[in-house]
Amino acid sequence: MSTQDDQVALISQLYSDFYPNQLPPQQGDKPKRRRRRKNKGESEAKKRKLSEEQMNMLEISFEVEHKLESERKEQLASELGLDPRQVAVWFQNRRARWKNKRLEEEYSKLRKEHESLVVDKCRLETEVLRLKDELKDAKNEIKKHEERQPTTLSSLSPDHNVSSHSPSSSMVTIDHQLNNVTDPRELLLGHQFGLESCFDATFYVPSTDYVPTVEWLDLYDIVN
DNA sequence: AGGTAGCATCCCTTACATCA
DNA sequence: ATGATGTAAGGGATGCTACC
Repeated sequence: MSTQDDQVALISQLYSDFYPNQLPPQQGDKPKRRRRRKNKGESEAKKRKLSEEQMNMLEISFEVEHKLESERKEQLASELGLDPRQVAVWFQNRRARWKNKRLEEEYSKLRKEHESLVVDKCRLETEVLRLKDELKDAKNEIKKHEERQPTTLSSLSPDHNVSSHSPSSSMVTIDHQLNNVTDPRELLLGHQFGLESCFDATFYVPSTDYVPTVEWLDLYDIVN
């Protein structure tokens, strides 16, 4: 299984953990488990805590191997004066605790990565808006300049004439790209990371209105 | 091949101990 | 006394294997 698959599985699991009742029970679902009711009087073998030494031995054993071969189980049980069933149960519960801890750590890591990506995105969007402004100013300057000196420029060589009235091909390209960008994400991400749907699911980005970075961060806080 | 018994494990849950 | 938390253990579901 790839890392990405792992992460997807993790997220689905976390999602189902946080929204356990998201899907209503279907008709074909198995009947609810009948719950055990322990008679207090009969509980001769009261639940007893394992001693510190027993715990330490079990922990050491768990460090070595999370699963228990039956031979090892018997050996451990006899060494610790426990029932093999107790050792098996301890390992089962220990694996569950270990798994929960790992899930929490993975979740926290993914969350940090996400936060960092959001900050980067805001920074880049602000940069694009600033560049667009700069471009607009530059175009205005050119226009003013042309209006002031129309003849001087046109009296130059034909090559100069062409270049003065129409921007260079690279300029045209950049200009075209910037002017056709209705959504800054197109330019920023170039659809190359496949993250559009992720961002779309997270934010609504107005195509025309300028949203300062600080407001983006506020928005991020609200979402989270 | 198909049924089934036995076993291990996972998962969810309960019961109990401990502590603030 | 009480609510929160941690954990030992009960029990259903499932997968695997050996056997008939």
